[in-house]
Formats: sequence, structure tokens, C-alpha cells
Amino acid sequence: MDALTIQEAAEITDWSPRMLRYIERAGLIEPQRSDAGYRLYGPPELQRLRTLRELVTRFHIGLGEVGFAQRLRREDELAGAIDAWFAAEPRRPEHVPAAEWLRWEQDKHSRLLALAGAHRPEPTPAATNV
Amino acid sequence: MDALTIQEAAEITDWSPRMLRYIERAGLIEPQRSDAGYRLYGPPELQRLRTLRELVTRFHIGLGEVGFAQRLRREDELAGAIDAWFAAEPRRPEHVPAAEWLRWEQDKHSRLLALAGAHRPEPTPAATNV
DNA sequence: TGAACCTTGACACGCCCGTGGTAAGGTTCA
DNA sequence: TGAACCTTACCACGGGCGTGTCAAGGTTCA
Repeated sequence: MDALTIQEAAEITDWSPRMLRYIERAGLIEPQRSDAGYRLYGPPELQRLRTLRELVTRFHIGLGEVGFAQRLRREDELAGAIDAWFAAEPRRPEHVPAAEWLRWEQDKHSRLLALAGAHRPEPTPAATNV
Repeated sequence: MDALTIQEAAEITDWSPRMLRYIERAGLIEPQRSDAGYRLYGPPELQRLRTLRELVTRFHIGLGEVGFAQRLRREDELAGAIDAWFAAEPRRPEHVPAAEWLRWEQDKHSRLLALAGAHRPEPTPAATNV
């Protein structure tokens, strides 16, 4: 057999048993269980534990962030909404001098503002409205 | 003038001026500035503020999460590393209950509700060796 | 000019995250 | 059988997040 107990896995992956349980609770790495309920870490889990450590240290992110990335790839609706939000990002053309941009933008805005002012109704954007 | 000041923007987007500054510091929405340094919120910013609110409440995420999504689309290396990590996911059980995060999320609130629901963790089907 | 706004900075507070520890009890194995 | 491991559940604690409020000072405008 080549599955390790939580303590053994912790030792060779440089996490603590406590953190291995925490990681599992975050839904990131869920090892199999023995009949008695013991966590069993196989080579794939060990590898992922090591790379997870590298991920969080190298990019200075938390488990919450990795968990969120997981949500992003599991929940299409969430991913879509996020995409839409960033797609609406007001990008100011870099090549245009700030002053120019400002005047151009203000012109555009004054027109849009008139519309926005007249078009108040926004009861409850049912969904995906961006 | 067609851009709104922070207070006006706060009022019509249902945030507080405090939060508008906070959102800006999070790098999510950075309004232009007047010559005197006043924040100027134009229609695009106002729209994004509204949709940001919807995003956050509808999916129950924080500004930190949105900020992380921003990092993901700005830093290719990070996105690649995350992709790689999830690609290495051991697909033994082949299905993952998408309600995983939900359990995780509800867990925090459940403490406030003083719920007592202890149950024996169901041992996985004869895991054997991995 | 003065009220009403804006700026940044700081203190505060409650909740959540990452982590450790410990207790009470079940499992493994020499 | 007993030591050493495992399980879950709880307490603790420093730091960060989301938010409000206040202070000291600059800007706008009727």
C-alpha cells in the first residue's frame, strides 16, 4: 500500500496535519478515507500538496484565493458575471494624452449622463445584466 | 460638469463614500481626478459600481475575490500556475459536488445559529490502494 | 466670505483566515 | 494490552477585511 496517513503526509509535504484538514475543509484537496475514516494521502494528493504550497508562497495568495479560483471554474454563472464586469472596464486609451482623454471622455459622458438621468428604472436586474 | 463627486456617486450607487475610496484602493474602480484631486465618477464608473454591488451580493463574494479575479486576468503566470494546479486534480471520484463551497460557506454562519448536527462521516467506498 | 463639500490619515470594531493547541473518543499494531 | 496514531469539536490569537467616524486641511460656489 502506498497511501500515507495525515501525519506522514504532513511531514513530507511540509504542511501540518492541522493545515491538511483545513485544506480539505476548503475543498481543495480531499483525500480518500479508510474504512475507519482515516485520511489516506496517495501520490497525487502529495504532489498537489507540494504544488499548492509553491502556488501560495510564490504568488503570495491564500487558500481562500485558490478556493475562489476553484469556484470560478465550477460555477459558470459566476465566471460569466466576473467576465462581464471586467469587460465593462472603462479603459482609457493610453496613447491619448490625459488632457485630451479627459475632454473626450467628458464629452461622451455628458451625453450618456443625460440618458442615464432620464433612464432611471432599474428595479432588480434579474441577471447577467451588465 | 458631468462627472459626479464621491458623495453624489455614493448616493446613487448605494455605496458609502468610505467604500468608494476603499474600492479604489483595492484597484477595482479608479475614477479620474479633478485638478484639485477630487474624485470624478462618470457614467462608466457609476455603472460598474452598481454591477459590482450586484456581483458581490449575488455570489456572496468579497472585494478581495474580485481583486483576485483581476490579478488572474492581469498576471498570466499566476493564471497559468492555477490552471496547472487544477489540471493536476486527481479525478478519481470523477464527480465533485458543486455544493462543496456551500458547505464551507455555510459553516461559518452555522456557528452563529448554534446548530447541532453531528453525523458520522460516511466512509468512502473501499478505497484500497492508490 | 462661509457653508459645504473634498482630500488623506488615523482609531475602532467585529468578523473571518490561518494556525496552533487540547480534549474526548475510536483504530492500529507490536 | 498499551502506545501511538487517528477522528471531530472547541478555544485562542494575531492579522486582514469591511465599515464607520473623526481630525486637519484644501476647494467650490452662492
